[in-house]
Amino acid sequence: MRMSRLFSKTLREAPNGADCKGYEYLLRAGYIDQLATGIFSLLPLGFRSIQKISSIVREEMNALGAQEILMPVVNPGDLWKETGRFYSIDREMSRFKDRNDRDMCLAMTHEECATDLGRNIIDSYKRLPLLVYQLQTKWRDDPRPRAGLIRVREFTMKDSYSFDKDQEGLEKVYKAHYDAYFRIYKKCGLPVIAVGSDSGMMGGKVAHEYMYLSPIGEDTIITCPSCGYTANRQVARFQKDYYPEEPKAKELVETPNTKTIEDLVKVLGIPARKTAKALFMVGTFINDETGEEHTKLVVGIVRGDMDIEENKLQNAAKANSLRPAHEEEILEAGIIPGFGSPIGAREGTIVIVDDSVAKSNNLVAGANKEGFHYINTNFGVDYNGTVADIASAAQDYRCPVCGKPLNSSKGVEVGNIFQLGTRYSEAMNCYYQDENGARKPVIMGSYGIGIGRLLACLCEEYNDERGLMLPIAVAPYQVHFISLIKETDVSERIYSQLEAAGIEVLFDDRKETAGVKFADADLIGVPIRITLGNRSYKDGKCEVKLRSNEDEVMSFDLENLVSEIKDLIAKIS
RNA sequence: CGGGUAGUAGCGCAGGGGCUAGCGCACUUGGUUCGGGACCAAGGGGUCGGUGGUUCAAAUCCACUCUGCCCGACCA
Repeated sequence: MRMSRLFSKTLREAPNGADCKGYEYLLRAGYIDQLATGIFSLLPLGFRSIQKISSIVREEMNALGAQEILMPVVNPGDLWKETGRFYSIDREMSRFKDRNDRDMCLAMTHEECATDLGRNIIDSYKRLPLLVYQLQTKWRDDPRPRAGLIRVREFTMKDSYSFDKDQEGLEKVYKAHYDAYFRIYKKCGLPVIAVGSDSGMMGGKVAHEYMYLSPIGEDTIITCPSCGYTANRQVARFQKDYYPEEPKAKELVETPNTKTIEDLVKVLGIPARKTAKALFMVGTFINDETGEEHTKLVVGIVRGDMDIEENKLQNAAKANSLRPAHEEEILEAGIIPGFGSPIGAREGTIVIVDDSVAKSNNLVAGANKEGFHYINTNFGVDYNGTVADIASAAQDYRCPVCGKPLNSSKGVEVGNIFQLGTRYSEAMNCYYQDENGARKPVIMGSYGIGIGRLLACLCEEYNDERGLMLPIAVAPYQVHFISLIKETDVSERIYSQLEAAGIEVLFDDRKETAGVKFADADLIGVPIRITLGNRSYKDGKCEVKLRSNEDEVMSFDLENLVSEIKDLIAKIS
């Protein structure tokens, strides 16, 4: 490709709003162009990188025996009503009516569609297992897109769906994906870790996420450096310490101006672990069958030395969503904010108590009276509720497996795998007949990789102060050929030779100064740079550099340039 | 959806009731340069996000609205 013809241009300055390096360079180098919030065009350079990533993904999926298909973006609402997700998914899924006033939606994932295909095709155990995948556009109307391609509304996702006759088969294909995903990221050059995760709206039990650890990440990952335990903080467990004592009767004490645990600790002269911390949320509960929804106040109680993990609280409350309660909503339930507790709260309030509180005695809790707390409150005596683990794991907490201190870091989710089980097959009547003629639900799994997000992470990982430096496996071109000599016939000939040899070459044929060409080459970050200038041309040579190591300049004979470049490509691939 | 912030040329920005709306980069033409973002000269490009209002006069003041970005809520 000739730079003079390339459908993009480089920018000297970063467009306003490009807050992280990778995103800034993707824009400045002309890989992508933003159309609206969370909606981007892929320009030729970006599209080529995406194609390279896609073919790596296809290679690995095909190796698993997965068959590529393409499912529709537009789905009938009725299909999604079968699983209840037409109603339970919030405005993140866009819905509309067709001309006949039928409910339609833009599929943000394809479990429903895949299950529908499954039930049409699978009749007998003899057909199982089956595995399909697609690379397809997803529209998810995220309330807060950010950081360029990291979090967008429209994106390409590789999603695969497995159909098995039993759990054993599911576990096998799940493990196959688990390993294949690591190979995919390795081939692309992205360091990732797999962590145990929440299954969220997908349902199902076992799930893993692939995380690229980076400060720009939005997820918090808990890892144990000693034994290797890893989990998303949303589900991460940890060992809690207990301090058993004999339960006493509760007692009202005056505690003016103590709205926080910190204040209480100061005024009463007790450790934070002797207090109960309450978080007030409003949960939305949706009936999957009818779509009717109602809200309830959800009170989470955790011991004062810990924090509440809202995702765990939402799961324990079985709510579709949670948001912080307004002051009026708290008051309505008979609770005084700042001095609040479930003691004396109105019927119908959902109380979720962390096991740390359930197993501790004589905690200080709000008295639901301005300026007063109770000391010596006890779960089961003074109030009741559902006991669950709703505490948030944090740095230096103890590993649930080995007890050593945990680490907390930020990460970007670049892939996920779910064991769905029979959640979809039962809801959608996707059954097969087994060897004995018994009718059984197909066991399913689903597996996703965000292609554009993967590119965005690679650009975060591979850049320097001058621009991108993507690995050759995912770079848009293998070679950037800069000609600085006047003899255009010579550079044209070299360009044709490289192209003819099947080398992917970006040829800077523009009438620009050397500085401009070098700066643009650095920005675009093609791995191998050939410079043909007067310095070496007179000796029949050209200079070759790697973008990743600009200090080392190699000198290649023009005579056998093609074969030398081929060797170099092979060496760094 | 809440809080913040911004919208003036392709990009980055200045101007803040008054006369022809400016600067840098980018772009066009001519010339000189020619190995790390060259120089000189001459040019082209704007309904100042939109609508309504105040005023003799609005890019500038007011109201509403749209859009982008950041933080939160939310989310794979």
